[in-house]
Amino acid sequence: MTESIGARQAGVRRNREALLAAAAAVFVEQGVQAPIRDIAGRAGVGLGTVYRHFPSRAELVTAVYRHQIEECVALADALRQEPVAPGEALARWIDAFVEFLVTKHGLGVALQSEDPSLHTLHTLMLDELVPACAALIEAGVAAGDIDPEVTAYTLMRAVGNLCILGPGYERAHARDMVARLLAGCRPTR
Amino acid sequence: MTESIGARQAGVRRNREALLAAAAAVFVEQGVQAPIRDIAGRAGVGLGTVYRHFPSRAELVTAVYRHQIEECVALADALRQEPVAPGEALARWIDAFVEFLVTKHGLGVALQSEDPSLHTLHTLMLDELVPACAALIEAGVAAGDIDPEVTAYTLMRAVGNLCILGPGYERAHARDMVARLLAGCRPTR
Amino acid sequence: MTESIGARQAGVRRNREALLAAAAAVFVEQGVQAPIRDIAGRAGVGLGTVYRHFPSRAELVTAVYRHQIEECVALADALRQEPVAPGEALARWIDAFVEFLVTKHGLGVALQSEDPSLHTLHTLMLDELVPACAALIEAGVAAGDIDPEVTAYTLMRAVGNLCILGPGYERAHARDMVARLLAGCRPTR
Amino acid sequence: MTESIGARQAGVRRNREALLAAAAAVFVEQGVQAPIRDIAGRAGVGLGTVYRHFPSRAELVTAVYRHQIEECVALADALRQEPVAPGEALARWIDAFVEFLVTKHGLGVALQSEDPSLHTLHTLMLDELVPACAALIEAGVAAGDIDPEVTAYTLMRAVGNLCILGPGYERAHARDMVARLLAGCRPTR
DNA sequence: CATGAATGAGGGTTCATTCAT
DNA sequence: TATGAATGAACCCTCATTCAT
Repeated sequence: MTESIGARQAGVRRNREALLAAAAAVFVEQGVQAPIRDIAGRAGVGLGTVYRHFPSRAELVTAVYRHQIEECVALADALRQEPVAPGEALARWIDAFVEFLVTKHGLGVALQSEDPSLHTLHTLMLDELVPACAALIEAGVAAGDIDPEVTAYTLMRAVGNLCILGPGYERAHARDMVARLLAGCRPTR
Repeated sequence: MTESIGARQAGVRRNREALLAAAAAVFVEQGVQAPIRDIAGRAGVGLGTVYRHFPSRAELVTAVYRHQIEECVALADALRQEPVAPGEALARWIDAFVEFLVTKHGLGVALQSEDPSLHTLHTLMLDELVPACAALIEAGVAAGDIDPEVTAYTLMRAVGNLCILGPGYERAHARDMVARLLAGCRPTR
Repeated sequence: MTESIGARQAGVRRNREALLAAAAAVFVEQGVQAPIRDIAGRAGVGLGTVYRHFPSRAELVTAVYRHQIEECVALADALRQEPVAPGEALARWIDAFVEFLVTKHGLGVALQSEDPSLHTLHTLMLDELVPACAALIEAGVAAGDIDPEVTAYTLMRAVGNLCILGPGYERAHARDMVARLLAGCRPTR
Repeated sequence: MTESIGARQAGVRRNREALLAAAAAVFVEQGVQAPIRDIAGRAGVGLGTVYRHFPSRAELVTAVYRHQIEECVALADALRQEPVAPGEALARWIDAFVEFLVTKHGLGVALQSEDPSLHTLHTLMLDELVPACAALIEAGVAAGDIDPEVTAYTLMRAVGNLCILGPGYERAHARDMVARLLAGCRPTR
């Protein structure tokens, strides 16, 4: 009996995971506005199951990206402990963030969307990612590597935008542009 | 007779202009994918009138932005004639481009959209804007103000992306980020 | 003054004729349900002009075919005077009718349509063509060439239907089928 | 569990059947081009349900008529086994075909329509009905009852056309005309 | 009389969301 | 819990028809 409950719970969790994977894949192919039905189909579950696990599209989007966002936060913490120059730390972190953004393409668009249904994602970024980035920037400023005018939120939005890809503007281009933006964030004297 | 025909033509033109204005406004509020009905309603005309003037959404979008695009092109030509340092000329031009983008916000999104219906707009940019920008960059490279690696298309896409605004990331922020990106486009030695 | 009135009237008539020609052509290409605009465009006149001359689609359709219908009537009269066997006369007349129907293709469909807007056409056929045909049949019956059961209206409807062409069922097939139908209308003894 | 699934499946099937019945009725009244909404309304279901069951109009049309088409095919097979004269067999089969056509009136029009959306129906007829008819004709030709010039496809198109009814041209008339057409298909000597 | 711009009803189609099983 | 059938709002687009000039 206990076992069957455990088995059921495992099934539930498996469904949730399958949905997250399917959603991530579909978001890459069609963007975050893809039909829910496509995600259900890809995950091999019914439509109702999607709604049960993620009552709103926003919750699904958020869940899909939360893990990576948390990884980014963790990386920021780690980099702050390491004995690297603060400017270098920030650069590496931004690199990781870019990697995250261009891999899950579609997120760039999502992050800047004013669509209220994606508000949660926005909040998540504000609450988690911005402070992490801010700490790195602060250190960079203190070390004279970064212009004190630069704010974490603005920089991240900018980086997010630069990672919106399209035909003729691919990963490498985004990476290059981000690098130049960062270069432009050094203090002007 | 001529007068009445003139009056009719004036009415037609007024409608067309009203539609362009309405479309521009609606695009700002809802993006370029806004329902055609909304645009018709805002312009105070029937649905059919929109289709008469702009048989496809792409034509409407293009018409809305064509004027400003042409202004940008003209400005680039003018700046090349002026006795300013090439780097300065590019900076001023990019400023004007940013102004254009942040004013008609929604265009940033439109420019990077892969939606085939917006292909025309993309083409317009490719055919008109990119060469104009390329000429300025070339001059900047020759003068040693700009890194030869920088290409016009990539830079414009990047600037376009940086001009996708949102709450907490307003015009001023976009302007600042673009300025820093441009700073990062100076030759590294 | 009188002249200019004459000139105007001539212009009006010319428009009417152009419209009939255009409508005939468009009906052949697209059927009798073709957009009025297409007909106006083909005739080189404005939309309003079509509506002035032919307030309803039915009137236009009727006008287009009236001439040919009258020709058919005249032919029937002529054939009755000629010294041919009545059966032969009917056959020849049906031949002409078929020719008319398959040339103006789309009419077959129009003739059998229950669309109330085409009611006039139906009436025209009933009033003009049916009596003409009936006279020929009557003579044929009298001569023992035609089964007395056969009625003009039914036969004409049948012939009309057999002349609805389509891919794989072309003029020649229609002609052949009509000939066989006619053969089947001989008296059974 | 099995029961409730069974109940659901039954409901689905009932819906499907209701749709087929509604479509058949609406086709009779308005023709196969009737608005999908009307069919949905008549069946008492939502619009989406029609699209779920029959993604395209063609599929709905085909489904409506498929059963009868298959019956016709089966009848042809049966008649070939029976000890009747081939000419008689063909006549009986054509009778059944006519019955089918005049009952589902609207199909006559559908069968001759060039509308690409009805292509499937056409194909169905070509693939199923024509061979069935051809076999009967062949036997008739061999027995000297049928003119070898007659082809199945042409004959069926002709019969189909003759079964397009209208006011003043009802079932009985169609039946009579078809009989005469068939009579005209005997060998001419 | 002729013109053609404007209108808006009408019909197709998609998809988010609910809910009975 | 999971399923997926059903619903219907929302968009798209076409064209018949009117009417000011």
